[in-house]
Amino acid sequence: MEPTERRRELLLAAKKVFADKGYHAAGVADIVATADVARGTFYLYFKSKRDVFAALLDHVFQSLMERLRAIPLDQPEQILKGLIDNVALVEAFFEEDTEHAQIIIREAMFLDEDSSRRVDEMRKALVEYLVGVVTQWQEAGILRPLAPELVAHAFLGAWREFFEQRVILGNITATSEEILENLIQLFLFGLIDPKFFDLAADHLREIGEEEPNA
Amino acid sequence: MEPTERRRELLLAAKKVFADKGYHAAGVADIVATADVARGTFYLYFKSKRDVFAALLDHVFQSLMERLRAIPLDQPEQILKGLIDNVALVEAFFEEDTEHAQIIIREAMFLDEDSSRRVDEMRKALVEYLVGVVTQWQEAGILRPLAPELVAHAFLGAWREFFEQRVILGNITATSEEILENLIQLFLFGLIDPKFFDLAADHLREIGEEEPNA
Amino acid sequence: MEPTERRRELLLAAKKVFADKGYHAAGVADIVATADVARGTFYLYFKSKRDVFAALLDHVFQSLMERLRAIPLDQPEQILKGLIDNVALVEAFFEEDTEHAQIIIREAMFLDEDSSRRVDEMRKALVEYLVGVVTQWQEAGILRPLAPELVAHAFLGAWREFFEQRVILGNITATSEEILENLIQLFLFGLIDPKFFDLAADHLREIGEEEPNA
Amino acid sequence: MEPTERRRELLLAAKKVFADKGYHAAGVADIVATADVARGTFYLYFKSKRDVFAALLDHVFQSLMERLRAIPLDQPEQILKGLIDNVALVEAFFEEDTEHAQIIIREAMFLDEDSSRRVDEMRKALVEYLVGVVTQWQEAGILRPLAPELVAHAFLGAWREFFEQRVILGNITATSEEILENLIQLFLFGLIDPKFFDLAADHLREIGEEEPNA
DNA sequence: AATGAATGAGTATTCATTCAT
DNA sequence: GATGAATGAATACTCATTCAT
Repeated sequence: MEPTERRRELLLAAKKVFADKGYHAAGVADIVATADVARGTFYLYFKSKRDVFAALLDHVFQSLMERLRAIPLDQPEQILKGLIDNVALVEAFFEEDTEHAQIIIREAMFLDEDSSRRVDEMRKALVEYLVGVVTQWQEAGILRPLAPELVAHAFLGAWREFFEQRVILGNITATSEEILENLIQLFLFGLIDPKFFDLAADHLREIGEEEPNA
Repeated sequence: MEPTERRRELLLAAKKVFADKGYHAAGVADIVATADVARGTFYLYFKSKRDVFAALLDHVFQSLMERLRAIPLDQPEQILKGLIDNVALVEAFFEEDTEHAQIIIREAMFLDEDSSRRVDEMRKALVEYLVGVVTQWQEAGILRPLAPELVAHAFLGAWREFFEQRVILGNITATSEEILENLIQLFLFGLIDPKFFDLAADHLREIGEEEPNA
Repeated sequence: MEPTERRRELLLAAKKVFADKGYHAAGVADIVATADVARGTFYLYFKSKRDVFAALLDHVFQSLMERLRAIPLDQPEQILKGLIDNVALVEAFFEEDTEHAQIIIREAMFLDEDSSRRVDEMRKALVEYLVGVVTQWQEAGILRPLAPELVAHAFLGAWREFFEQRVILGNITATSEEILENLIQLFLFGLIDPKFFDLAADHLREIGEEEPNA
Repeated sequence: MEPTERRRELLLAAKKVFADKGYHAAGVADIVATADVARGTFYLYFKSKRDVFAALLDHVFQSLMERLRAIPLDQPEQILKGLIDNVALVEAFFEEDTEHAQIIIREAMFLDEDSSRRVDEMRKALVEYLVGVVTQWQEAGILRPLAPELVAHAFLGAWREFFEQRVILGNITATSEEILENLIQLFLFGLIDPKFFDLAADHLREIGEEEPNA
C-alpha cells in the first residue's frame, strides 16, 4: 500500500479514537486496531502518540487558515451578509468534521504547551479577523466604540459554547442556522450605533427573506 | 488531627495539584506530597483519585448553588444594576478560587460521564437563572424576543471565554471590570427593545458614575 | 522489610543476573524474579536498569579504592614481599566476588560513556599505584629505566587476562598463586637491574620458603 | 552488481557500524543505511544480525591464521629479531584494521557462546605459537623455566591492554614501536637465563641500531 | 536480485491502589 | 488513624525479521 494512503488511514483512525475516548484514554493499541495494522506500523508514520495528535491539529490548523484567507474584508456595504457568510464558512468546517472539532475543543486546548500554543494560534487568527471586521465598521461609524478585542472574544466564546452544547453534548436542539441568526442579531444590535438601527433591522429582514431561497 | 480537618487538607492539596498540572498529569503522589501525609492516608479519606476530583466538583457545585439561590429575581426596575451585581456575584466566586475554576473549565467538562454530568448541572443552573431574567424582562417588554436559552448560552460562553483567556491563559490584560462592562453593554444593547434604548443608556451612565465610589 | 535490606537484595539479584546473562540479555524481569519482588518494587530503589548497574560499579569502585588506600608505599626494602602482598590484596577482592569482577570486565568497560569512565578511573588508580612503586624502585636504582606507565599497563593487562581466562572462561587451570608467582618472576626479572639480580633471586627463594607456612 | 561485491559492501558497512556503536547499539537499520541498500537486501546475504557478526569474526580469524602460518619457527639464532618481527606482523594486522580489532576486543569475547568460542580459538592459536617459541628457547637453554602457557597469556594480555588503551580509548600516547620495544625488553629480560643476559643486551642494541634503517 | 512496507514479540517504566505494621 | 513499602496491571515504543511486489 502507498505510504501516503497508510498514513491517512492511521490519521483517520487516530482522529476517530481520540474523538471517541479522548487523548488520555486512547491507546496506540486502539488506533492500530481501528486502522487494522500492526503495532509497529504506527511508528513508521508517526514517532509517538503525541505526534499523531499534533498531525491532526496541524491539519485542522491549515484547513482553517485556508478558509480564513479566503474571506474578503473589503465590502463593508454588505455588512450582515458578509459576516454571516464568513462565520458560516468557518462553522461549516467544524460541522463537516465533528471529530476534529471535538479534539480541538476538548483535548488540544489544555493538553500541553505545544497543542495549547497551536490552538491559541488558531484562536488568534479568528480573533484577528473579527477584530479587523469590527474595527473597520467602527471606523465607518457604524458600530459603537466597544473594545474590538473583547467583542471578538465574546463572539468566539459564545460560538464555541453553542458548538459544544449542540454538537458535542447534544444539549441544544436548535439548528445551526437558528443559532447563528440569534447570535448575529444579538451582536449586531449590541454593537451597532443607534442611528443605523433601522437600517440594520431592514438588512436583517432582507436577509431573512432571502434565506429560504438559499 | 480531626478527620474532617485532614480531609480538608487533602482536598486543598488536590485542588492545587489538579489546577497546576491537570487531572491526568497530577498523581496521587503529588497530592499526598503537597498535603504532607503518607500515601495510604489519602485512601482513608477518598476511595480513588477520581473520588477527590468528584469531591472538588461537589464543593464548587454547592457553593455556586448557594450563591445563585441568593440572587433575587423580583426587582425588574433595577435592570442593569441587578444584572451587573448578580453576574459579578457569580464571577466573584470563580475569581476567589481560580484553581477551582480552572479545574471545572479545563478538566471536568470532558473527563468522563460523571464529571461531565456534574458540570452540566451547574451550567444548567446558570442557564436557568439567565433564562429567568431574560424571560422576565422580555415579558415586561423591555427586551426583544430573542430565544432566551440561546442568549443565556451565548452569555455563558462569552463569559467562560473571557475567564479562560484572562485568568488561565493570560491572553487578555483587561480587568475583570472592563470586561464585564463591555459584556453587559454588548448584551444589553443587543437585547433591549429600541424604545428603551435611551433609558438604558442613562442607566448605564449612572452606574458608571457610581462605580468609582463603590 | 527495611528499605536498606530490600535495596541490598535487589542489588544482589542484579549482580547475579548481570554476571549470568550480561547487561543486555538481562531484563528487569529477571532481576525482580531473582529478588522475588514485584516489578514496581525495583523502581522504588533504582530509577532504571542502568541505575542498578551504576550502583554495582559504584560498589566495586569504592571497595577497590579502600583497598588501594590501605597499601603502604614506604617500605622499599621489602621489595617482593610488598609487591606480592599488595597485588594479592587487590586480587583477593575480585576473587571474593567473581560476579562483580565479571561485570566490570565483561560489561562495564564498553557499555557506555559513563560506565567506561568509571572503569577508567579504577584502572587509572591501579596504574598510578603501580607507577608509584616502579618509579620509587627505579629511583632507588633497583629497576632498569623502562617507562613506568607502560610497565604498569603491561602488568594490569597480563593480570586481567589471567583473571578472565581462569575465573570467567575457565581456560587456565593454574591456581591463583601459581599465576601470581610466575607473573611476579616475569616482571621482576624483566625490570630489575642486573646487579641486583642475585639479590632478587635470593629474595624470591626466601619468600617461596616462607609461603608454605602462610 | 555482483552478489559477492554486494556482500562485501554489507560486510564493510557492518564492520564500520559495529566498531562505531558496538554490537547492541548497532541496528540492522544502521548497517543498510551505511551500505546504502534496502532493508530486505541485507537478509539476502546474511540470515541475521548475528550472522554478519559471525562473518566478520570469520574474516579476522582466517586472516590471522594466514599470518600466523607464515611465521617461521626454525631460526632460533635470530632470537630477538624473530620475535619482534613476528609480533609486529600480527600487530600490523590489527593496526591495519582497527575496526575489526575493536569488534573482537570489545564485543566478540563475551557476546555469546559462539563468538566467544571463535575468539577463544584465535587466542589459542596465538598462545600456541607463543608457547612454541618459548618452549623451543627454553629447550635451547636460553630461557628460564617459567610455565610457557602463563608467559604466553601474560604477553597476550599485556598486548591487548596496550591495544585497547592506545587505539580504542586513546589513553596512551606512546607509539606502537615504543610500546613494543618496552614490552619486548620486559619479557625478554623477564624470561632469559642470566648467563645469556649480556648476549641479549647486545642483540637488543644491534636491533636498536638497525631499526632506523628499517 | 532488490525493495521497503509491514510485522509483532519483547521490554522498560509508571502509578493508582493495597495492606501489614 | 497513620504509615509507606509493596504491588502488578497497563502501555508506549523498538527493532530484527518477513514477504509481497
